[in-house]
Amino acid sequence: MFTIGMFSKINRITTKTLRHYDELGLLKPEYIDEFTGYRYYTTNQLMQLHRIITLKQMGLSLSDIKEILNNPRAIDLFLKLKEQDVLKSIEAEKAKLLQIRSYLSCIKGENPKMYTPIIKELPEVIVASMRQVVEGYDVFFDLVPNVMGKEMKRVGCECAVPEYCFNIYHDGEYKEKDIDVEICEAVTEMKEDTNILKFKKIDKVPAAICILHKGSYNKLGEAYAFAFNWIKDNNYEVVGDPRESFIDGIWNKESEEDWLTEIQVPIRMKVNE
Amino acid sequence: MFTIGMFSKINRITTKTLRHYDELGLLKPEYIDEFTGYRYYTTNQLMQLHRIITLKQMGLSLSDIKEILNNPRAIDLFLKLKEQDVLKSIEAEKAKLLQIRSYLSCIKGENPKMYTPIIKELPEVIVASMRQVVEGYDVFFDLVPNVMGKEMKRVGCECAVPEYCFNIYHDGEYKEKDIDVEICEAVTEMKEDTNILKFKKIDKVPAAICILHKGSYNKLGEAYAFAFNWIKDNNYEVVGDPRESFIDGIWNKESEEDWLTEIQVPIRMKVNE
DNA sequence: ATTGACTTTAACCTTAGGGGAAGGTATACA
DNA sequence: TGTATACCTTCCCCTAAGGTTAAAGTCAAT
Repeated sequence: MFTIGMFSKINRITTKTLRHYDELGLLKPEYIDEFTGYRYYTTNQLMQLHRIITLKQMGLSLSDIKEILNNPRAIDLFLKLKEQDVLKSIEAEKAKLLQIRSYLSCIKGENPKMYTPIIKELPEVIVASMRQVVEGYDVFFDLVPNVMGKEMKRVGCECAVPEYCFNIYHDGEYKEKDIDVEICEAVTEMKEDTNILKFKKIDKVPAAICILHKGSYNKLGEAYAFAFNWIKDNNYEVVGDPRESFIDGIWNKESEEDWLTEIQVPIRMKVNE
Repeated sequence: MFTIGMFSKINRITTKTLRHYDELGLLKPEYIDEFTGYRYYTTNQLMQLHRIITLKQMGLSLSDIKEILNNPRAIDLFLKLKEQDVLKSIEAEKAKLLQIRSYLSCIKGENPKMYTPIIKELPEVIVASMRQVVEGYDVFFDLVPNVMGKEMKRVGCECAVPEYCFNIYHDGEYKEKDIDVEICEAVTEMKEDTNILKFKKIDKVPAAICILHKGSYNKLGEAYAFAFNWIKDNNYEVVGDPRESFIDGIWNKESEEDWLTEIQVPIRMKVNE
């Protein structure tokens, strides 16, 4: 018969933990004094405790362990599930590591501008889109409000809330002139296509790296470069057309310095090793 | 101006999280209505939120992130510490994985007897020890009480509590006869060495794999075999003499089936990779 | 004016115990 | 027999990062 303190010393485990296991019904003492409430353990509990600790070292939760103790045949199932969990968490930790190192190497370099890449999901969305080859970037300032905006109003379609307006560039490379661009605006419902506007539903993107760019559009190239480097460094690959989402611009901010744009590149973790 | 719901949709983050960050002083809304308490965000908060999410994706805690936001020069330090953390947790997850797989392969085999290996620390201890070459295992039943026990009583040394009595085998291999064994018993203080008893302090062992063996001693070999296999499978190496700790035996249990012995092998994670 | 969508605070929940307080108990010692 | 000390009990609050209701107040449209 050991008191809880002795038993804890023998097993290098705290009394608090033993009480906790008692409370959870995981490991009951051999005998509890009826009047004092003192817990008394014997070597009979040693085996059970070893079993609990083994399973805990494998990363199982106490409730899983309890189920296993009640139904030992389930251990296979639990361990196989846990194996997958552990594999996933190794991947997750490795991704963190890459991200940290990519950041550290970036601030070590002379690069003064730091971007803050985040991974998020892009929800399914219905868009009104207009694809065209335009002469240069300046054309947008006229094209979007005067052509696209008016046509949308004409066919009576409403912008979604929150507003979501983005460009997709269909040229494989960066161009200054004759840019093949698709301007998309999220709307509440599909309408009949017109000569100018095409409607389509764009599927949810499970993961996209998103980086915010503040300032005029002529520096967007740097942001793209950063994004693609980040994707390479962090072992991702591009799985869809990059979007350039307009948050603040000439329509609501006077100073170019306040313009805000988000680049969104659909990605997927590379599966190679 | 966005309400909290809008802002949460834009950023694919819950309102609860935004409120939480507000509470923590991590991300304050641009403006809070004095009378209704409504929070209103603007695009000014987007940058800050991106920064927070970036750091969170690297695994930093919100309190670390808060410190970084208050003192951006500290980011290097935090990230370097976090890098070490992440490396450690990758190692820990890999160890779990090995342990799970070792267990799974073991129950898949025909091995009916499952041991439950646990890793624990062995504390520093003062022992009275007696080293001898004995003819066979049976000798212990006489040797320990009648020679060692009596000598200990003669020199007046007290056993430690909890009791801790173990053997160390000094033969490199398993032997049935002429076994070079050191019998150790934890005591409360050092005494003068005698012809029979030698006193020494044994250092703490940071990690030992411990497995319980129930039953008579002639099956201990299997337990050892299991232990050494486990060590190999789980990428550990032996860094000290194995101990055989006697918990229940002939002195307190009549039936051999109830005898309980713990094998403790000092180990260290292998550093290769 | 009413409805429905949205917001507020507040309180409790999650893991695996840690820390401490208030009070009862066991045992050695005087 | 009394007491000092070590040990035990239950009870309550705490962790991190929010999730999940609930009650009540607010906004915008009908």
